[in-house]
Amino acid sequence: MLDIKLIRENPDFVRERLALRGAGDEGHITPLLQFDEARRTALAEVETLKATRNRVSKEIGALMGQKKLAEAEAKKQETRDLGDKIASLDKVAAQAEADRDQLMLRLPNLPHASVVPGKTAEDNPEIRVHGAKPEFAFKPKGHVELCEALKLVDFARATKLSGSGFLLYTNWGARLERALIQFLLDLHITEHGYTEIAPPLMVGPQCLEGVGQFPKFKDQYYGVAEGDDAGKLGKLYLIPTAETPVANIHRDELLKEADLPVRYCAYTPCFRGEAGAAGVGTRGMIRVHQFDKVELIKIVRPEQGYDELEKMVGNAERVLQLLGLHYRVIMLCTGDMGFGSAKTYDIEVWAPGQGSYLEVSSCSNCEDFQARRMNLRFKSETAGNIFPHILNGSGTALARLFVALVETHQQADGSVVIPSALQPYLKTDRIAAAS
RNA sequence: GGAGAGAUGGCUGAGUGGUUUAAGGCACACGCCUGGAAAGCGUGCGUAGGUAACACUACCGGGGGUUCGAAUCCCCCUCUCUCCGCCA
Repeated sequence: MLDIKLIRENPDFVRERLALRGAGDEGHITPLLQFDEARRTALAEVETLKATRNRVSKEIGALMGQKKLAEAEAKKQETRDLGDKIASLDKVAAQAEADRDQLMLRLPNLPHASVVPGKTAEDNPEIRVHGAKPEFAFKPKGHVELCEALKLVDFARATKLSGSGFLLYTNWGARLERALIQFLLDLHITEHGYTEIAPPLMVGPQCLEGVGQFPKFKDQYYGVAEGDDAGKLGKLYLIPTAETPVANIHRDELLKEADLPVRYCAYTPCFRGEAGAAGVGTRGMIRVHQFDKVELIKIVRPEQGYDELEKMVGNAERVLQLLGLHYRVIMLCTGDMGFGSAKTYDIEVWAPGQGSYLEVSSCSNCEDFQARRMNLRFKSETAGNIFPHILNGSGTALARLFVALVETHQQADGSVVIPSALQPYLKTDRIAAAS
């Protein structure tokens, strides 16, 4: 959520920054300010009435104490209809506030000044490249062919169980997936200073609202019900990313400045409806309804936000470096960024069998946008209570990392060589057809 | 699922209709004291809106009601704890 004061005092600045996203949100500022003004007008009026009521009530109390009952009764009569006026004006103010907040929740974050203006992914600048595309003396296979030959993933049976977009890892495929998860967690926890978290996989709607997935993108997520009695419980949702539960851990809290920075790392499966994406990259493991991910979350003082973002990208890059993968880092332009983000870097790993780069990490600084939505603050020793910056980044997404790994390290004989950093976890240096 | 007890500021904890603008304590900040510190003493200190600054308004788990007036009385809901039942 944006700061209402910023919108009031600097509407043109806000319109300009919103326009850079190219989604037309700047048009909501004028009606939003009208609701805000209506609310403030009603509030000023009703507060005057309440002040009167409070004063007279106090006088009545004093008169009763002095046993001047007749005078007290007269005063009661005098203020009897005040309550009705107050109640109706309160409703006016509440309605205006609800209208205003409805719009507030649907406004995306403002892009940071350092973000390159642009409309689509085509406009995303490349920031840096690590390594080079590997060269093969043979025609590299795609991951689907490799996985089927090595029996790492049973695509057909996964579809039988759950429909398209689900994966059934088998034998060495399942072991490789588990080894990668363990490797990623250990790396971030022991070398990058994160604290491990294992959160719930189902959360209430407030969590999705807190990070900006609700109300605007409600159709993207899986809701779950308990038995046939769905209406009784508040509805729960399968998390689309560990960001949803983990970023909300300190919702409605007032942290101490000494508690910061908070750095959390969590492995979870992620569930996504991928509505509207049917037929786009649906073959194989690139776009699925359920995948594993190790997520990084930071809560930091605002002045540290962008330093911490750079470090977070570095933490994710380290994964790919240790696994011997070629990748590039790009910055998302203003038109391509997610709803809550002020600045985002994507890391794309090279998949030789696909002949393309795959997004395996997205690292964002949401500044105080999410903190406002979830009312998370910290007590500054010098400047009162402050909304911290909240950052999230994948470190990294698993199914696509799996793809890049098997496609990059495939051999002429059809086997896959395991990078040395991963060998202690998988307990083999190679996966071959007969093994 | 059944029965009972609870939910008050960063924490703790009083408060059962009217000087409560939420007591006291802890923590925190500043000062006195001290060679320095601790202890002690003094002052300040909830959140949000509002104002140039005051004033003022709201907030005692959430929502509704009674009343001139509600932390306090009534109703509904949520959550926590204890016991029982069920259960990996």
